[in-house]
Amino acid sequence: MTQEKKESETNPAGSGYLPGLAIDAVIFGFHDHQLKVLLMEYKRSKIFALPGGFIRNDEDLNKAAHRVVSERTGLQNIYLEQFYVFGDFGRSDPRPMKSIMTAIGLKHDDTHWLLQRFVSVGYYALVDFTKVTPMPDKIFDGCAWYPLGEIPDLMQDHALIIKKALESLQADLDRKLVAFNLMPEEFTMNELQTVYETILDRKLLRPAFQRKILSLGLLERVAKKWTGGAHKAPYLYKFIS
Amino acid sequence: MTQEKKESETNPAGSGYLPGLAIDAVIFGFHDHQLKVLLMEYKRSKIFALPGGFIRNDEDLNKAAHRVVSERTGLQNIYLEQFYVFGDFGRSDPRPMKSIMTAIGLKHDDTHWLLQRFVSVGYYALVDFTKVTPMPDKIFDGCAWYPLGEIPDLMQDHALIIKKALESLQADLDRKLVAFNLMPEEFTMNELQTVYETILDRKLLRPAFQRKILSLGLLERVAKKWTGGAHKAPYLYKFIS
DNA sequence: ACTTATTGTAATAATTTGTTACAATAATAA
DNA sequence: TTATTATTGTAACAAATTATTACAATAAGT
Repeated sequence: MTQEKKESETNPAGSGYLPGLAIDAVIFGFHDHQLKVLLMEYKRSKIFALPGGFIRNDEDLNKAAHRVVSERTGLQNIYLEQFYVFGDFGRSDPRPMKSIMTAIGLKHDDTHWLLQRFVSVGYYALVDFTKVTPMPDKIFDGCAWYPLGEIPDLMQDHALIIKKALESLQADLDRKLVAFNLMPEEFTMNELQTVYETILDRKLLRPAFQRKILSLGLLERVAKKWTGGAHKAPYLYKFIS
Repeated sequence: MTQEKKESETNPAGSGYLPGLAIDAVIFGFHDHQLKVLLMEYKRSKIFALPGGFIRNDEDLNKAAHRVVSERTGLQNIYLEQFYVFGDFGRSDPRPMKSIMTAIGLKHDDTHWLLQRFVSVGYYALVDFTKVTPMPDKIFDGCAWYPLGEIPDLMQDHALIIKKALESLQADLDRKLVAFNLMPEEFTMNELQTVYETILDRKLLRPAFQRKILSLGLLERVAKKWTGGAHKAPYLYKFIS
Protein backbone atom coordinates (compact mmCIF):
# COMPACT_ATOMS: atom_id res chain seq x y z
CA MET A 1 0.00 0.00 0.00
CA THR A 2 2.54 2.59 1.10
CA GLN A 3 4.70 1.77 -1.88
CA GLU A 4 2.02 2.75 -4.32
CA LYS A 5 1.13 5.93 -2.43
CA LYS A 6 4.69 7.09 -2.18
CA GLU A 7 5.09 6.48 -5.87
CA SER A 8 2.20 8.78 -6.62
CA GLU A 9 3.65 11.49 -4.44
CA THR A 10 6.69 11.83 -6.65
CA ASN A 11 5.22 11.12 -10.05
CA PRO A 12 5.17 14.17 -12.30
CA ALA A 13 1.38 14.51 -12.54
CA GLY A 14 0.55 13.89 -8.88
CA SER A 15 -2.09 11.36 -9.75
CA GLY A 16 -3.94 9.94 -6.79
CA TYR A 17 -4.02 13.26 -4.96
CA LEU A 18 -6.25 16.31 -5.13
CA PRO A 19 -4.49 18.79 -7.41
CA GLY A 20 -3.35 22.16 -6.15
CA LEU A 21 -4.37 21.54 -2.56
CA ALA A 22 -2.01 20.88 0.32
CA ILE A 23 -1.95 20.66 4.09
CA ASP A 24 0.58 22.42 6.28
CA ALA A 25 0.78 21.45 9.91
CA VAL A 26 2.14 23.52 12.75
CA ILE A 27 2.84 20.88 15.38
CA PHE A 28 3.29 22.45 18.80
CA GLY A 29 5.04 20.76 21.66
CA PHE A 30 6.19 22.05 25.03
CA HIS A 31 9.56 21.22 26.45
CA ASP A 32 12.24 22.85 28.54
CA HIS A 33 9.98 25.81 29.33
CA GLN A 34 9.53 26.58 25.64
CA LEU A 35 6.94 26.18 22.93
CA LYS A 36 8.47 24.27 20.05
CA VAL A 37 7.35 23.36 16.54
CA LEU A 38 8.33 20.40 14.44
CA LEU A 39 10.17 21.39 11.26
CA MET A 40 11.37 19.44 8.25
CA GLU A 41 14.81 20.08 6.83
CA TYR A 42 16.36 19.15 3.57
CA LYS A 43 19.85 18.97 4.92
CA ARG A 44 21.89 19.26 1.75
CA SER A 45 20.55 22.73 0.93
CA LYS A 46 19.52 23.65 4.49
CA ILE A 47 15.97 24.28 3.34
CA PHE A 48 13.41 24.22 6.14
CA ALA A 49 9.68 23.70 5.87
CA LEU A 50 6.58 22.84 7.86
CA PRO A 51 5.45 19.22 7.82
CA GLY A 52 2.95 18.96 5.03
CA GLY A 53 1.17 16.65 2.69
CA PHE A 54 -1.55 16.12 0.18
CA ILE A 55 -5.08 14.77 0.14
CA ARG A 56 -5.82 11.48 -1.56
CA ASN A 57 -8.61 11.37 -4.08
CA ASP A 58 -10.80 9.35 -1.76
CA GLU A 59 -9.73 10.83 1.55
CA ASP A 60 -11.46 13.35 3.84
CA LEU A 61 -9.49 16.56 4.27
CA ASN A 62 -9.39 16.25 8.06
CA LYS A 63 -8.39 12.60 7.81
CA ALA A 64 -5.53 13.62 5.56
CA ALA A 65 -4.40 16.16 8.12
CA HIS A 66 -4.44 13.51 10.85
CA ARG A 67 -2.47 11.21 8.60
CA VAL A 68 0.15 13.87 7.88
CA VAL A 69 0.63 14.64 11.55
CA SER A 70 0.70 10.96 12.49
CA GLU A 71 3.33 10.24 9.87
CA ARG A 72 5.66 12.89 11.32
CA THR A 73 5.10 12.24 15.01
CA GLY A 74 4.27 8.58 15.26
CA LEU A 75 1.21 9.50 17.32
CA GLN A 76 -2.44 8.67 16.90
CA ASN A 77 -5.51 10.64 18.10
CA ILE A 78 -3.87 14.01 17.93
CA TYR A 79 -5.57 17.28 18.82
CA LEU A 80 -5.87 19.10 15.49
CA GLU A 81 -7.45 22.39 14.60
CA GLN A 82 -7.98 23.94 11.19
CA PHE A 83 -7.07 27.59 11.49
CA TYR A 84 -6.65 29.24 8.10
CA VAL A 85 -6.39 28.66 4.38
CA PHE A 86 -3.39 30.18 2.65
CA GLY A 87 -4.40 30.89 -0.90
CA ASP A 88 -2.54 33.90 -2.24
CA PHE A 89 -1.47 33.56 -5.82
CA GLY A 90 2.12 34.56 -5.08
CA ARG A 91 2.72 32.20 -2.15
CA SER A 92 4.07 29.26 -4.13
CA ASP A 93 7.67 30.04 -4.98
CA PRO A 94 8.80 26.91 -6.85
CA ARG A 95 12.53 27.55 -6.50
CA PRO A 96 13.32 25.84 -3.18
CA MET A 97 11.40 22.72 -4.16
CA LYS A 98 13.10 22.74 -7.54
CA SER A 99 16.56 22.78 -6.04
CA ILE A 100 15.63 19.95 -3.69
CA MET A 101 14.26 17.88 -6.55
CA THR A 102 17.42 18.42 -8.51
CA ALA A 103 19.52 17.47 -5.51
CA ILE A 104 17.68 14.22 -4.82
CA GLY A 105 17.76 13.33 -8.50
CA LEU A 106 14.02 13.55 -9.06
CA LYS A 107 13.35 14.13 -12.74
CA HIS A 108 11.18 17.17 -13.30
CA ASP A 109 10.36 20.04 -15.60
CA ASP A 110 8.36 23.14 -14.80
CA THR A 111 5.07 21.29 -15.18
CA HIS A 112 5.81 18.84 -12.34
CA TRP A 113 2.87 19.03 -9.96
CA LEU A 114 5.00 19.91 -6.93
CA LEU A 115 6.07 23.07 -8.73
CA GLN A 116 2.57 24.36 -9.42
CA ARG A 117 0.46 26.77 -7.44
CA PHE A 118 -0.87 25.31 -4.18
CA VAL A 119 -3.58 26.43 -1.84
CA SER A 120 -2.74 25.16 1.61
CA VAL A 121 -5.01 24.42 4.54
CA GLY A 122 -3.29 25.30 7.80
CA TYR A 123 -3.76 23.02 10.82
CA TYR A 124 -2.20 23.30 14.20
CA ALA A 125 -1.60 20.26 16.35
CA LEU A 126 -0.95 20.05 20.08
CA VAL A 127 1.05 17.06 21.20
CA ASP A 128 2.74 15.64 24.24
CA PHE A 129 6.37 16.40 23.44
CA THR A 130 7.62 13.40 25.35
CA LYS A 131 5.62 10.99 23.22
CA VAL A 132 6.75 12.19 19.80
CA THR A 133 9.28 10.47 17.59
CA PRO A 134 10.08 12.97 14.82
CA MET A 135 10.14 11.21 11.48
CA PRO A 136 11.55 12.54 8.19
CA ASP A 137 9.78 11.89 4.90
CA LYS A 138 10.68 11.15 1.30
CA ILE A 139 11.72 14.68 0.48
CA PHE A 140 13.01 16.14 3.72
CA ASP A 141 15.70 14.10 5.45
CA GLY A 142 15.47 15.99 8.73
CA CYS A 143 12.65 16.38 11.22
CA ALA A 144 13.24 18.07 14.55
CA TRP A 145 11.91 20.45 17.18
CA TYR A 146 12.69 24.15 17.09
CA PRO A 147 11.81 26.66 19.81
CA LEU A 148 9.55 29.44 18.58
CA GLY A 149 12.29 31.95 19.18
CA GLU A 150 14.79 30.07 17.06
CA ILE A 151 12.93 29.25 13.88
CA PRO A 152 15.25 29.19 10.86
CA ASP A 153 14.31 30.75 7.52
CA LEU A 154 11.46 28.77 6.08
CA MET A 155 10.22 27.98 2.59
CA GLN A 156 7.54 30.14 1.02
CA ASP A 157 5.08 31.62 3.52
CA HIS A 158 5.66 29.05 6.24
CA ALA A 159 6.84 31.69 8.71
CA LEU A 160 3.51 33.45 8.28
CA ILE A 161 1.70 30.16 8.77
CA ILE A 162 3.43 29.64 12.11
CA LYS A 163 2.58 33.20 13.14
CA LYS A 164 -1.10 32.70 12.32
CA ALA A 165 -1.12 29.33 14.06
CA LEU A 166 0.23 30.86 17.25
CA GLU A 167 -2.34 33.65 17.14
CA SER A 168 -5.11 31.10 16.72
CA LEU A 169 -3.78 29.02 19.57
CA GLN A 170 -3.68 32.08 21.81
CA ALA A 171 -7.26 32.97 20.92
CA ASP A 172 -8.44 29.39 21.51
CA LEU A 173 -6.66 29.02 24.82
CA ASP A 174 -9.48 29.87 27.17
CA ARG A 175 -12.44 29.30 24.87
CA LYS A 176 -11.48 25.70 24.41
CA LEU A 177 -9.40 23.56 26.75
CA VAL A 178 -6.56 23.12 24.38
CA ALA A 179 -3.58 23.51 26.68
CA PHE A 180 -4.08 20.10 28.28
CA ASN A 181 -3.14 18.48 24.99
CA LEU A 182 0.39 19.78 25.41
CA MET A 183 0.83 18.17 28.82
CA PRO A 184 2.06 14.72 29.75
CA GLU A 185 -0.26 12.37 31.64
CA GLU A 186 0.55 13.93 34.98
CA PHE A 187 1.76 17.43 35.67
CA THR A 188 1.99 20.03 38.39
CA MET A 189 -0.02 23.22 38.52
CA ASN A 190 3.18 25.17 38.05
CA GLU A 191 3.96 23.32 34.84
CA LEU A 192 0.51 24.00 33.47
CA GLN A 193 0.81 27.65 34.38
CA THR A 194 4.14 27.85 32.58
CA VAL A 195 2.51 26.48 29.44
CA TYR A 196 -0.22 29.13 29.62
CA GLU A 197 2.32 31.86 30.25
CA THR A 198 4.45 30.76 27.35
CA ILE A 199 1.57 30.60 24.90
CA LEU A 200 0.14 33.94 25.99
CA ASP A 201 3.59 35.46 26.40
CA ARG A 202 2.79 37.09 29.72
CA LYS A 203 2.99 36.31 33.42
CA LEU A 204 -0.07 35.09 35.29
CA LEU A 205 -0.68 35.35 39.01
CA ARG A 206 -0.39 32.03 40.74
CA PRO A 207 -3.40 32.11 43.11
CA ALA A 208 -5.78 33.38 40.42
CA PHE A 209 -4.55 30.82 37.91
CA GLN A 210 -4.91 27.93 40.33
CA ARG A 211 -8.38 29.03 41.38
CA LYS A 212 -9.54 29.40 37.80
CA ILE A 213 -8.17 26.11 36.55
CA LEU A 214 -9.45 24.11 39.51
CA SER A 215 -12.89 25.71 39.19
CA LEU A 216 -13.21 24.10 35.75
CA GLY A 217 -13.51 20.79 37.53
CA LEU A 218 -11.42 19.00 34.94
CA LEU A 219 -8.40 18.09 36.98
CA GLU A 220 -7.92 15.25 39.38
CA ARG A 221 -5.25 15.25 42.04
CA VAL A 222 -3.09 12.20 41.71
CA ALA A 223 -0.33 12.33 44.29
CA LYS A 224 2.40 14.50 45.61
CA LYS A 225 5.54 14.87 43.64
CA TRP A 226 8.84 15.02 45.47
CA THR A 227 10.96 17.28 43.37
CA GLY A 228 14.04 17.09 45.53
CA GLY A 229 13.81 20.81 46.10
CA ALA A 230 14.01 22.41 49.52
CA HIS A 231 10.35 23.21 49.70
CA LYS A 232 6.82 21.86 49.93
CA ALA A 233 6.06 19.17 47.35
CA PRO A 234 3.44 20.10 44.73
CA TYR A 235 0.50 17.93 43.80
CA LEU A 236 0.41 16.10 40.50
CA TYR A 237 -2.77 16.47 38.46
CA LYS A 238 -4.23 14.60 35.59
CA PHE A 239 -6.92 15.56 33.14
CA ILE A 240 -10.29 13.85 33.57
CA SER A 241 -13.37 13.50 31.29
CA MET B 1 -13.62 40.37 -20.10
CA THR B 2 -16.64 38.92 -18.32
CA GLN B 3 -17.62 37.07 -21.47
CA GLU B 4 -14.45 35.05 -21.44
CA LYS B 5 -14.70 34.29 -17.73
CA LYS B 6 -18.25 33.11 -17.93
CA GLU B 7 -17.30 30.85 -20.78
CA SER B 8 -14.64 29.13 -18.72
CA GLU B 9 -17.08 28.56 -15.90
CA THR B 10 -19.27 26.33 -18.02
CA ASN B 11 -16.71 24.62 -20.21
CA PRO B 12 -16.34 20.91 -19.47
CA ALA B 13 -12.76 21.05 -18.17
CA GLY B 14 -13.08 24.15 -16.02
CA SER B 15 -9.97 25.67 -17.51
CA GLY B 16 -8.98 29.00 -16.05
CA TYR B 17 -9.98 28.00 -12.53
CA LEU B 18 -8.23 26.07 -9.77
CA PRO B 19 -9.49 22.50 -10.02
CA GLY B 20 -11.42 20.89 -7.19
CA LEU B 21 -11.55 23.99 -5.04
CA ALA B 22 -14.59 26.17 -4.45
CA ILE B 23 -15.82 28.96 -2.25
CA ASP B 24 -19.13 28.94 -0.43
CA ALA B 25 -20.36 32.16 1.10
CA VAL B 26 -22.83 32.55 3.93
CA ILE B 27 -23.97 36.14 3.50
CA PHE B 28 -25.71 37.40 6.62
CA GLY B 29 -28.04 40.35 6.66
CA PHE B 30 -30.37 41.67 9.33
CA HIS B 31 -33.89 42.77 8.55
CA ASP B 32 -37.27 42.74 10.20
CA HIS B 33 -35.82 41.55 13.51
CA GLN B 34 -34.31 38.48 11.87
CA LEU B 35 -30.97 37.21 10.68
CA LYS B 36 -31.20 36.28 7.03
CA VAL B 37 -28.91 34.60 4.54
CA LEU B 38 -28.75 35.02 0.82
CA LEU B 39 -29.58 31.83 -1.07
CA MET B 40 -29.47 30.89 -4.74
CA GLU B 41 -32.32 28.97 -6.28
CA TYR B 42 -32.61 27.09 -9.49
CA LYS B 43 -36.30 27.69 -9.88
CA ARG B 44 -37.22 24.96 -12.35
CA SER B 45 -36.17 22.17 -9.98
CA LYS B 46 -36.47 24.18 -6.75
CA ILE B 47 -32.86 23.43 -5.90
CA PHE B 48 -31.36 25.82 -3.34
CA ALA B 49 -27.70 26.51 -2.68
CA LEU B 50 -25.33 28.94 -1.05
CA PRO B 51 -23.75 31.58 -3.27
CA GLY B 52 -20.47 30.14 -4.42
CA GLY B 53 -17.74 30.33 -6.96
CA PHE B 54 -14.32 29.31 -8.04
CA ILE B 55 -10.80 30.70 -7.91
CA ARG B 56 -9.12 31.89 -11.06
CA ASN B 57 -5.69 30.55 -11.84
CA ASP B 58 -4.08 33.92 -11.11
CA GLU B 59 -6.36 35.06 -8.31
CA ASP B 60 -5.82 35.19 -4.54
CA LEU B 61 -8.25 32.99 -2.62
CA ASN B 62 -9.52 35.88 -0.49
CA LYS B 63 -9.88 38.08 -3.56
CA ALA B 64 -11.97 35.40 -5.17
CA ALA B 65 -14.21 35.29 -2.11
CA HIS B 66 -14.68 39.04 -2.25
CA ARG B 67 -15.48 38.78 -5.94
CA VAL B 68 -18.06 36.05 -5.33
CA VAL B 69 -19.81 38.05 -2.64
CA SER B 70 -19.67 41.25 -4.67
CA GLU B 71 -21.19 39.54 -7.67
CA ARG B 72 -24.20 38.41 -5.63
CA THR B 73 -24.77 41.54 -3.57
CA GLY B 74 -23.56 44.39 -5.75
CA LEU B 75 -21.50 45.63 -2.80
CA GLN B 76 -17.82 46.40 -2.49
CA ASN B 77 -15.60 46.32 0.64
CA ILE B 78 -17.54 43.65 2.39
CA TYR B 79 -16.71 42.24 5.80
CA LEU B 80 -15.61 38.69 5.09
CA GLU B 81 -14.28 35.98 7.35
CA GLN B 82 -12.90 32.57 6.47
CA PHE B 83 -14.35 30.14 8.96
CA TYR B 84 -13.88 26.53 7.86
CA VAL B 85 -12.86 24.27 5.02
CA PHE B 86 -15.34 21.57 4.05
CA GLY B 87 -13.34 18.71 2.64
CA ASP B 88 -15.07 15.41 3.32
CA PHE B 89 -14.90 12.96 0.48
CA GLY B 90 -18.62 12.32 0.53
CA ARG B 91 -19.80 15.92 0.51
CA SER B 92 -20.02 16.36 -3.27
CA ASP B 93 -23.21 14.69 -4.40
CA PRO B 94 -23.22 15.39 -8.17
CA ARG B 95 -26.92 14.66 -8.69
CA PRO B 96 -28.50 18.09 -8.05
CA MET B 97 -25.96 19.83 -10.25
CA LYS B 98 -26.45 17.19 -12.92
CA SER B 99 -30.19 17.73 -13.07
CA ILE B 100 -29.69 21.50 -13.29
CA MET B 101 -27.20 21.09 -16.11
CA THR B 102 -29.61 18.89 -17.98
CA ALA B 103 -32.40 21.40 -17.42
CA ILE B 104 -30.45 24.38 -18.70
CA GLY B 105 -29.22 22.37 -21.66
CA LEU B 106 -25.57 22.37 -20.67
CA LYS B 107 -23.85 19.48 -22.37
CA HIS B 108 -22.03 17.27 -19.90
CA ASP B 109 -20.94 13.78 -19.06
CA ASP B 110 -19.74 12.45 -15.70
CA THR B 111 -16.29 13.95 -16.19
CA HIS B 112 -17.55 17.54 -16.36
CA TRP B 113 -15.59 19.51 -13.79
CA LEU B 114 -18.69 20.73 -11.93
CA LEU B 115 -19.55 17.11 -11.18
CA GLN B 116 -16.23 16.22 -9.59
CA ARG B 117 -15.23 16.27 -5.95
CA PHE B 118 -14.81 19.77 -4.53
CA VAL B 119 -13.19 21.00 -1.39
CA SER B 120 -14.91 24.21 -0.38
CA VAL B 121 -13.62 27.11 1.68
CA GLY B 122 -16.39 28.57 3.80
CA TYR B 123 -16.60 32.34 4.25
CA TYR B 124 -19.19 34.33 6.08
CA ALA B 125 -20.04 37.88 5.08
CA LEU B 126 -21.82 40.57 7.07
CA VAL B 127 -23.64 43.16 5.03
CA ASP B 128 -26.03 46.04 5.40
CA PHE B 129 -29.26 44.45 4.27
CA THR B 130 -30.65 47.70 2.95
CA LYS B 131 -27.75 48.14 0.55
CA VAL B 132 -27.88 44.74 -1.11
CA THR B 133 -29.29 44.01 -4.54
CA PRO B 134 -29.48 40.21 -4.76
CA MET B 135 -28.23 39.06 -8.15
CA PRO B 136 -28.67 35.60 -9.72
CA ASP B 137 -25.86 33.97 -11.69
CA LYS B 138 -25.46 31.82 -14.76
CA ILE B 139 -26.66 28.66 -13.13
CA PHE B 140 -29.11 29.76 -10.46
CA ASP B 141 -31.91 32.02 -11.68
CA GLY B 142 -33.00 33.03 -8.19
CA CYS B 143 -31.20 34.94 -5.43
CA ALA B 144 -33.07 36.04 -2.34
CA TRP B 145 -32.98 36.43 1.41
CA TYR B 146 -34.18 33.69 3.74
CA PRO B 147 -34.59 34.00 7.51
CA LEU B 148 -32.45 31.52 9.41
CA GLY B 149 -35.55 29.81 10.70
CA GLU B 150 -36.97 29.28 7.23
CA ILE B 151 -34.09 27.85 5.24
CA PRO B 152 -35.29 25.44 2.55
CA ASP B 153 -33.56 22.14 1.86
CA LEU B 154 -30.14 22.88 0.46
CA MET B 155 -27.76 21.14 -1.90
CA GLN B 156 -25.03 18.92 -0.52
CA ASP B 157 -23.72 19.99 2.89
CA HIS B 158 -24.79 23.63 2.61
CA ALA B 159 -27.05 23.38 5.66
CA LEU B 160 -24.02 22.31 7.69
CA ILE B 161 -22.04 25.20 6.25
CA ILE B 162 -24.66 27.67 7.44
CA LYS B 163 -24.68 26.06 10.87
CA LYS B 164 -20.91 26.35 11.19
CA ALA B 165 -20.99 29.91 9.90
CA LEU B 166 -23.48 30.92 12.56
CA GLU B 167 -21.42 29.26 15.28
CA SER B 168 -18.33 31.12 14.11
CA LEU B 169 -20.21 34.40 14.01
CA GLN B 170 -21.45 33.84 17.55
CA ALA B 171 -17.93 33.11 18.75
CA ASP B 172 -16.52 36.16 16.98
CA LEU B 173 -19.22 38.50 18.20
CA ASP B 174 -17.46 39.97 21.21
CA ARG B 175 -13.86 39.19 20.30
CA LYS B 176 -14.14 41.22 17.16
CA LEU B 177 -16.56 44.04 16.47
CA VAL B 178 -18.37 42.28 13.72
CA ALA B 179 -21.97 43.20 14.50
CA PHE B 180 -21.55 46.77 13.26
CA ASN B 181 -21.15 45.45 9.74
CA LEU B 182 -24.75 44.34 9.81
CA MET B 183 -26.08 47.79 10.67
CA PRO B 184 -27.08 50.65 8.43
CA GLU B 185 -25.20 53.97 8.69
CA GLU B 186 -27.27 55.12 11.66
CA PHE B 187 -29.08 52.99 14.17
CA THR B 188 -30.51 53.06 17.66
CA MET B 189 -29.10 51.24 20.63
CA ASN B 190 -32.18 49.08 20.70
CA GLU B 191 -31.66 48.00 17.11
CA LEU B 192 -28.06 47.07 17.83
CA GLN B 193 -29.12 45.12 20.89
CA THR B 194 -31.69 43.23 18.84
CA VAL B 195 -28.96 42.21 16.41
CA TYR B 196 -26.82 40.90 19.26
CA GLU B 197 -29.76 39.07 20.79
CA THR B 198 -30.69 37.49 17.50
CA ILE B 199 -27.17 36.29 16.76
CA LEU B 200 -26.62 34.95 20.25
CA ASP B 201 -30.19 33.68 20.49
CA ARG B 202 -30.72 35.00 24.00
CA LYS B 203 -31.97 38.11 25.74
CA LEU B 204 -29.54 40.71 27.01
CA LEU B 205 -30.19 43.24 29.74
CA ARG B 206 -30.59 46.73 28.39
CA PRO B 207 -28.52 48.74 30.90
CA ALA B 208 -25.63 46.31 30.82
CA PHE B 209 -25.63 46.17 27.05
CA GLN B 210 -25.70 49.95 26.65
CA ARG B 211 -22.91 50.45 29.17
CA LYS B 212 -20.72 47.81 27.54
CA ILE B 213 -21.20 49.04 23.99
CA LEU B 214 -20.71 52.71 24.87
CA SER B 215 -17.59 51.89 26.89
CA LEU B 216 -15.97 50.64 23.70
CA GLY B 217 -15.85 54.24 22.57
CA LEU B 218 -16.72 53.32 19.02
CA LEU B 219 -20.09 54.95 18.69
CA GLU B 220 -20.94 58.55 18.06
CA ARG B 221 -24.31 60.03 18.88
CA VAL B 222 -25.82 61.60 15.84
CA ALA B 223 -29.25 62.94 16.70
CA LYS B 224 -32.53 61.93 18.21
CA LYS B 225 -34.87 59.83 16.21
CA TRP B 226 -38.58 60.55 16.43
CA THR B 227 -40.16 57.18 16.01
CA GLY B 228 -43.72 58.38 16.26
CA GLY B 229 -44.18 56.19 19.30
CA ALA B 230 -45.69 57.44 22.53
CA HIS B 231 -42.42 57.54 24.41
CA LYS B 232 -39.04 59.18 24.72
CA ALA B 233 -37.12 59.36 21.44
CA PRO B 234 -33.96 57.24 21.24
CA TYR B 235 -30.60 58.54 20.08
CA LEU B 236 -29.21 57.52 16.74
CA TYR B 237 -25.64 56.31 16.69
CA LYS B 238 -23.08 55.77 14.01
CA PHE B 239 -19.92 53.76 14.03
CA ILE B 240 -16.65 55.68 14.21
CA SER B 241 -13.10 54.44 14.07
C1' DA C 1 -52.71 68.06 32.18
C1' DC C 2 -52.75 62.96 32.65
C1' DT C 3 -51.43 58.49 30.93
C1' DT C 4 -48.49 55.22 28.60
C1' DA C 5 -44.43 53.28 26.67
C1' DT C 6 -39.73 53.50 26.17
C1' DT C 7 -35.21 55.64 26.85
C1' DG C 8 -30.93 57.02 29.41
C1' DT C 9 -28.53 56.31 33.34
C1' DA C 10 -27.84 56.24 38.37
C1' DA C 11 -27.56 53.20 42.26
C1' DT C 12 -26.97 48.96 44.21
C1' DA C 13 -26.00 43.91 44.35
C1' DA C 14 -23.65 39.95 42.84
C1' DT C 15 -19.92 37.88 40.71
C1' DT C 16 -15.45 37.53 39.02
C1' DT C 17 -10.75 38.66 38.98
C1' DG C 18 -6.53 40.66 41.07
C1' DT C 19 -3.47 40.95 45.11
C1' DT C 20 -1.60 40.21 49.55
C1' DA C 21 -0.76 37.25 53.21
C1' DC C 22 0.39 33.25 55.57
C1' DA C 23 0.53 28.50 57.23
C1' DA C 24 2.32 23.96 55.46
C1' DT C 25 5.86 21.48 54.04
C1' DA C 26 10.61 19.21 51.92
C1' DA C 27 15.17 19.60 51.81
C1' DT C 28 19.47 21.66 53.61
C1' DA C 29 22.46 23.61 57.00
C1' DA C 30 23.64 24.70 61.74
C1' DT D 1 17.33 18.20 66.34
C1' DT D 2 16.31 22.45 65.20
C1' DA D 3 16.60 26.66 62.37
C1' DT D 4 16.61 28.20 57.47
C1' DT D 5 15.06 28.50 52.83
C1' DA D 6 12.15 28.03 48.90
C1' DT D 7 7.89 26.90 47.12
C1' DT D 8 3.14 25.31 47.56
C1' DG D 9 -1.92 25.59 48.70
C1' DT D 10 -5.29 28.54 49.90
C1' DA D 11 -7.56 32.03 52.74
C1' DA D 12 -8.63 36.81 53.02
C1' DC D 13 -9.30 41.03 51.18
C1' DA D 14 -9.52 44.57 47.33
C1' DA D 15 -10.64 46.01 42.85
C1' DA D 16 -13.01 45.58 38.78
C1' DT D 17 -16.58 43.86 36.12
C1' DT D 18 -21.17 42.46 35.31
C1' DA D 19 -26.07 41.90 36.68
C1' DT D 20 -30.20 43.96 38.44
C1' DT D 21 -33.30 47.36 40.15
C1' DA D 22 -34.94 51.80 40.11
C1' DC D 23 -36.31 56.07 38.43
C1' DA D 24 -36.40 60.53 36.10
C1' DA D 25 -36.95 62.21 31.23
C1' DT D 26 -39.45 62.40 27.48
C1' DA D 27 -42.86 61.87 22.97
C1' DA D 28 -46.92 60.93 21.82
C1' DG D 29 -52.00 59.83 22.68
C1' DT D 30 -56.24 60.68 25.73
